[in-house]
Amino acid sequence: MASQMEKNYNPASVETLWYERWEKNGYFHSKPNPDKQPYTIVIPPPNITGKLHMGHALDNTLQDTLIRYKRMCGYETLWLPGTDHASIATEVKIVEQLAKEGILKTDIGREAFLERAWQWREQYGKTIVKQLRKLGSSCDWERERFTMDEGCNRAVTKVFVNLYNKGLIYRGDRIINWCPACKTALSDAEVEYEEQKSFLWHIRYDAPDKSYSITVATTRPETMLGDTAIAVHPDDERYKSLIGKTVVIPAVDREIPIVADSYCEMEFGTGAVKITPGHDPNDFEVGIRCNLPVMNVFTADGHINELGGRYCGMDRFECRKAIVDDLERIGALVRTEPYAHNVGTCYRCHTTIESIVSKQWFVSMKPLSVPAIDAVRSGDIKFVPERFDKTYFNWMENIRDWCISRQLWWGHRIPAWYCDSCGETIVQEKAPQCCPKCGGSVHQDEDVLDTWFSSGMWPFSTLGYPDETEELKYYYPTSTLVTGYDIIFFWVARMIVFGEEVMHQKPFDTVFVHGIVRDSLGRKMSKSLGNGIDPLEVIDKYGADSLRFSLLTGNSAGNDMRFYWEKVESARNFCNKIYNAARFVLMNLGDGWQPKEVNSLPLDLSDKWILYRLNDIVGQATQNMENFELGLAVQKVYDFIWTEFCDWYIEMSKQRLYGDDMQAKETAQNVLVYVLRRSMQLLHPFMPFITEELYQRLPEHEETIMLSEWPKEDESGKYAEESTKLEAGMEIVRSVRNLRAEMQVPVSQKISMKIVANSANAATFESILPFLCRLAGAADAKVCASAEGFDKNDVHLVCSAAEVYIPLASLVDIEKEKERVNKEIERLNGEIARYNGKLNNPNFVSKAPENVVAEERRKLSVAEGMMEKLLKRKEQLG
RNA sequence: GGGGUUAUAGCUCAGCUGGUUAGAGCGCUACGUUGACAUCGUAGAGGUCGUUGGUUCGAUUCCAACUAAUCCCACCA
Repeated sequence: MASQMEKNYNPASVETLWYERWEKNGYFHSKPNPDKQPYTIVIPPPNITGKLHMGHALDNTLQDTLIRYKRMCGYETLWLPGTDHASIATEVKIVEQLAKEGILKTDIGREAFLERAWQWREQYGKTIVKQLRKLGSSCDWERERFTMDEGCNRAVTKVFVNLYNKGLIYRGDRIINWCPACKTALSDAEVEYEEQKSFLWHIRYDAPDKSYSITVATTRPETMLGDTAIAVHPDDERYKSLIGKTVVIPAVDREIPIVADSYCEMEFGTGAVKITPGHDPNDFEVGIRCNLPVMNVFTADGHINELGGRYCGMDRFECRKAIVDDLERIGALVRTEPYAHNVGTCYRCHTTIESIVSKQWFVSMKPLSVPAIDAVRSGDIKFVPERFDKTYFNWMENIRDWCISRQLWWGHRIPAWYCDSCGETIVQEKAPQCCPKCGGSVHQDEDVLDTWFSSGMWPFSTLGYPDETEELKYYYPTSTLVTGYDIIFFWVARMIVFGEEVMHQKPFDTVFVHGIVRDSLGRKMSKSLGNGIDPLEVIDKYGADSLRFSLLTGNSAGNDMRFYWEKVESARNFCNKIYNAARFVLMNLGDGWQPKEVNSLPLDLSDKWILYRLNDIVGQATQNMENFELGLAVQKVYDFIWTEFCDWYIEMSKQRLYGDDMQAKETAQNVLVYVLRRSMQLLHPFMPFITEELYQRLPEHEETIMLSEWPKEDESGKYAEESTKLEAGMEIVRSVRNLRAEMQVPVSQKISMKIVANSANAATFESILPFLCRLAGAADAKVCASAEGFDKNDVHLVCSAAEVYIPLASLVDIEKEKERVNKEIERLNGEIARYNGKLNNPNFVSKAPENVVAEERRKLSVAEGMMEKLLKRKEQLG
């Protein structure tokens, strides 16, 4: 086996082999199993752009790690993938592509457009699935369903109709966010604000007869075309006399009234504000209160419409410039001051959004939010880390109605029909033949639903709702939702709302929230910055295991992390370390080697120690996994494998492996194999490929490591005492190595050691003498009961359980040795003083828990014992 | 304006319910190819755990204030 192994680990071939084999063998498929408990994860879908990015990689790594862990713990696990939720982006992408082909979206019509869209969906869906497989994803893509599939479509339609019948969905004229590039309405959550530098223009509106005037400040002069009033504060003495009078909009020449409304702040700007109910949410409210007409002056793509008079046809920003020029020319522009303000942009295409009044569909969120808030408040649904519930409450409690209609073609059609003759609105699941009121012909609403409306239903729509399927009964509510904090509002909140409303049950137990992967400078990865790192490139260079490891380790839940190539490289080094450790174990087994039950063998101290340590790590890692502390779990396993298993146990085992004692050799072989197998299992959720590969090479393995059992704590805990004894030996090794480095004694120069210990410890050291020699670079060593008769020029090391004499007189400068001893005394003095400080404090002794006090006493006595010996040594040296 | 997060070694970050000699990776220094591994080993240097108070026998850890970064939400034209 081992002879076929290359010197270094090559992830590329191993990973390809395994993701293909896993898929072929159908290991990912799962179905309801009454003998097992379900563990279900809802995941975001592959992206239609066909580009795997770091966000996906992180999401998927965390999800896959949890799934693999749970699966090894005996759960029936299910991934619940949804469809492409980036519907606006999707449509924009398709439109872009069509434009490249010289086709306008409208040219080909809705049917042909959707057909093309599905081709894309298919093509890129497959691409991305392949990419996720490379990453190690064990998602069961066979059962992938899209929300636009018939099944999910039914769920969405049914929920819509039910909510409509309950009065929780309504249609009306409201001011909404409009993206002129996507040409669709957007919800509040889909608007992102960014600060832009602009100007505050002060503009004078004159009376029709020029007998008085009023000056307002605005950042958006182009909306003057839609002004229907000027507002002042009712208590503002400056303007009191003007209320009720009219002024003329400069450059537009339309007469509008001056109204009073307390929305207007006296202190800001000139204390007067122009009111454009058609293009500003606040002005819209003022308009309702003051009964003002609403004027929409923009076209769908952000140009000025026919109401804009001579500005008609201009782009909105072009128009702004033109109007400012005109105002300046006619002397209406009083002042221009630089001004920075927040501008709303489309979260998908970052075009500046426009507020317009338009007839759209809305969901009344207030009543729906109540049970959704309750679900989290009562602890029914838990956020990990907990702090995100604050974000959630904050948003939920201030929620406003949700605009769900989108003027797109890609998405679920709204199940509403209008009568062509009487205008009746019909909302139902099946298309009506004719108007039930007048029998006239009907047409369906042209709009589609916000993609988050349907995405919010994944936890049940993908399981077969509204049918009461086996799957729905078994897997709902799902277990864990893993996602980035950036979509808590978009997705998580909506899933909770719909879960409670539709299923009368939470959609999942836990929301495991992670941060964003940033570049090494801490910037968000973005296309415009060009700082994005392609996970596939990382995989090609270092392997998926390395990428996964570097995404999992060294950061805590919910915090952003930075991407460093160095980090991936060190993960790759770890892979190589494991690989070589396995290679070492395998090459020392010999042909036809058969494993034996480890506990039936005559274990020595080092065996008991490593078993004890392994057992400890199993307990800790399991606890960490249960608490979603994946980074801590993997860190502990990493440390165990590298430090304790490789650096210490393997080194210690060499003595027996290369020796003549066949019994001892066999024991060492078995313990090596046992610990290595357990280590691979512990590591498997985090690094699936290399662990599967090495596990498969070990004698006695199951078909796949991913279906093997997660290690459990066993009776190895009883080796605590032996473990402590061995660690005393390790302390000796470390001291000697330290000394060698300090005294610059090369490894090639063998030394001889005399270990002085009391009778209890002497037996221990006697039994591990061979490996003490090996690791400390000693040619010979012996254990003695007392220091009588030693050369006073020997170097003298003081450890907690022993003293070590090393004859190095010819090499070592006495002055240097004195210096070393003094340094050691100084260090111990500090320690002793600290312990005494605590123990002499009566409050500490009386109030601190007993075990803490006892531990301090123990440490003090160890330090004092060492000090005594050191002082004697110092005296010797003179 | 409201809410959150972060501040620990040169860099990037861990540190779970208060008691550790405060850790890791990378980087740095010295030595080293000893029969798994130089994608390695051994040893080492480097931190008054942002500042100031408080609670406590004891605070990097809990509380408050402050300072500095950063994010989210709401936004006055």
